Parts: sequence; C-alpha cells; structure tokens
Amino acid sequence: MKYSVPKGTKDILPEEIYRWQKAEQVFAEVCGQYGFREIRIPTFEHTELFMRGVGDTTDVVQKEMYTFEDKGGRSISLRPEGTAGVVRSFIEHGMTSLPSPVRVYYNITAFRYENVQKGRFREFHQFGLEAFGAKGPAVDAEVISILTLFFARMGLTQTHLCINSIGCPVCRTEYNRILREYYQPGLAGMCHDCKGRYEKNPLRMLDCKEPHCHTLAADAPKLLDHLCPDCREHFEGLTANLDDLGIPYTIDPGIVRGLDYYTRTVFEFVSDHVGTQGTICGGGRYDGLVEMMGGQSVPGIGFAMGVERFLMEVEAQGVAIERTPDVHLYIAAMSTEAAVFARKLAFSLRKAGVGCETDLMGRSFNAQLKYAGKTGVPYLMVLGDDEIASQKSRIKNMKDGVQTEIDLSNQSGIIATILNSKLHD
RNA sequence: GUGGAAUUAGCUCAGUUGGUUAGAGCGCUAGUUUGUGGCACUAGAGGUCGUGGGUUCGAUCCCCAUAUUCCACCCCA
Repeated sequence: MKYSVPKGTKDILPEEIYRWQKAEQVFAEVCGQYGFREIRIPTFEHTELFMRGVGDTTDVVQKEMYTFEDKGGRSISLRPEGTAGVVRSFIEHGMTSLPSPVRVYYNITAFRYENVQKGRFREFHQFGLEAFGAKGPAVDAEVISILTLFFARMGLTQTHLCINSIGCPVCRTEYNRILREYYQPGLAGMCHDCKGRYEKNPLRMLDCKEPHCHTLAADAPKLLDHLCPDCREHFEGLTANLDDLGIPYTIDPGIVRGLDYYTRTVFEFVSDHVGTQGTICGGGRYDGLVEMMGGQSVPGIGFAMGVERFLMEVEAQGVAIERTPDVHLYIAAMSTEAAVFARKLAFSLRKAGVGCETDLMGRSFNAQLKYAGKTGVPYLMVLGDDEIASQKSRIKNMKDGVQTEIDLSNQSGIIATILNSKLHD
C-alpha cells in the first residue's frame, strides 16, 4: 500500500457519516434551544496563545502540540483544544459589550501528538461550548443539563456525571499547604513523579496510580473540605441546582482537570465502554482565564466532548441511529429511448426536490433492478417502450412489493404517490 | 516518551515444519434472465503476503530494522 493516513488520523467514510451528522445536528439543536450560537475559529493560532491559555506547564502544551514556524517566521500551533481560541475571539471582538451571558458552541477538530490507543487520536473531534459572564452556579447546572439533554436525545442511557470543585486561587493555596503537610512525613517513600508534584502541584498527587501513592491519597484531606466560604457556597448552589433539575451526579473529589485554567466547578461524563479513556466529556469553570488572556475580568464555564468517544459509547450501548434515505426513487430503463426519458424525468424530479437515481453504468434491465435492490432505495419505477407510448407506469414500494399506477405526464402525481405511500412505511 | 501483541484480496480470516501457479467466505463486475430486486447457480476482476535489509540454491514463512494498528503506562476528549 503506497499511501495511508498519518498515524492517529482516520477517514470518516460515507457509510458511517450519518452517525456524525446526526450527532452534529442534535448538538446544534440542543445548544440552540439554550440560546447558544455557533462560532467557528481557526484551526491554528499563535503558539503563545495556547501556552498562555492552556498553561505552559501542562502536558498538552509541553509535549503534545503540533507546533511549526510558518514562512513569515511566526510560531504557529494546531489547536489542541477549543477554549483558548474561543476566549481569544471573545476578547478580540469585544464580546464583553454584548448582552450577557455570551454563549457560543462549536464543532472542531483538535490535534495532540500522543500515542494512539482506544479513544485517543492525534486528530480528533470535539463538540464544545463556552458561556461567559455568568458567575453563579445556575449556569454551571444549565451547561451540564445541556449534556444530559443531548445524551438523552441521542438515546444514550448509561452515562454517568461526576462533579467536583477545585476551588479558587485563594482556597487552593491554602489547600496546597495542607496537602504538603499531610504528605510530608511519607514523601520519601513516594514515586519520583509525586516528589516533583509535591513542589509544583500537590493536587496532582491525588490521582497518582502508583500503589503506594494511591493508598496515601485515599486518606488525604479533601479539597472539598477546605473550600473557602465563597467556593463552598458556589458548590452547594451547584448541587442544589442539579437536584432541582433532577440530574443525578456523583461527587468525585478525585477529578482534577489537566488544564490549568479551571476554577471551582469541574465535571466529567464517564463511561466504561471506551477503554481506559472513559472520559467522554470534561469541563468546568474558568473564572480567571479571560482576564489572564488580556480581557476584562469575566467569569466563564465550558466543556468539550470527544466526539469519537461519544460515538463509541453510542455504539457500545447499542443505540440505533436512523438513516433517512436521500434517494427515494430508482428509475429503471429497458431501452436506450427509455433511458433518455429516465434521465430527463430524474432531473425534473430532482429539481422538484425528490432524490432519484437512474443507470449510469450501461447495465442490463435486470442488473439495474439488482442494483436498486442493493442500494436499498425505497421506490422503483420501470420504464420501457410501452410506458413511454402510453405515458403510464407504476411505482413499486420495494419493501412490500405493492405497485401504484401513475401518469408519466403528471409529475406532481408521481411525487404525491411517493410521498403518500411513504406514510404507509 | 515506555512496554506488550498484531500486520496475507475491498472486509473477516485460513495457510506454508523454507520449495513450482498463496486459498475460503463476504463484497465487487458480469451471465443464467429486455418486463420487476434481495435467493440460487456460473464465470471474472482483485495480492510486489506492511516496507527495507539479512541468512539461504530458494523467504509470505527464519533473523534484524522500520512503519502502522490494537492494548497498557503517562496524560487527556
């Protein structure tokens, strides 16, 4: 094989595209119902934007970005996620002066240079959204409810919501101090990574998988128990709002989002069908991000959903996604004259909005029927010299074999026959 | 970045203890079948056995390297 896709990328083929289109359509529809509008941002940005916005200590920025210098000497990176670009756009276009909250959703590809495995690719797709300007927990719950509604509308039943609060800079500084105090006596026995984390980001020690560190983490003081009064009130507000909406959740003090900008609310939707990459969707609040990126002090919250992981989950839960046929009618022709007539009729029906096909392979009449059967087209019309002479033919419902007489000179009658008999499917 | 497994037709997979011309099922094209498809039967097309080296009289098979895929670690969507 001479050419194949680059590692970690893949083609999405016509035979599976309907699942993607369905998800895109439902996501857009649900977001729209909440007052979110679509935004489209560039695939690449200045590298600096991601170093600032995502955080230059994160793995994503440190070792996973596709970074290159363009011909003008600029350092450019393919986006590893969507939030940084959206925040840039929000600031750049003065969206603080729009009526608040400013709410946008997006459907993007993102790029991370990682080793490939189940549910993890180098180019992948995210549905995401951001809501700017609302400070209270109501918006947190509303954003989460978008996801539960989306999942429900897609027919997913088993996704599980986990929430946590990672506090604000104030309580986190205090909590880091408490954590270091807790870990200090046992530090010598911990793994190499955790020794580094102890200095830089003790929060990360909590989800270390090393058996010894894991045991220690189990009894570590919880950030949730050390939130400052404001953060505590916000978190209680969130759980109250979720309860009001009847959205079930688990409080998981172990959720520590890997991107630097999160504050207070963080959440995930997880599944156990996607291998170890069980996180279908992750998000949270980022109250300091807009200001840090050079805008005004505007709070924000958002999430990103891995579309590949989501679709794997759809598959694993055995959810059927219906496909509506684009082509309604196949016109089979028995002679050259009939074929000419068939092509003209097909063009005319398409102009009227009815999808149809006719032979392009020079096939025998019988082969045309076989083809029609294989493509699953719902209706068939046969044209021979007799039909053209009499201007009468029949439309056959391929499912039940029932044929309906039609008049070839009466196009609206043909269309009506197709549409009416559709009701009987 | 680290470790394990795999790679033979479009797809799913056999196979050769190293030996002429590498197989099956499905799919594809056509025929049986100018007057109604899915079934059946028949025929055909389709492979540098992932790629590059090495050992050998001879390699799809053994050895080395490399790429890709899958799984796991790390981290994330």
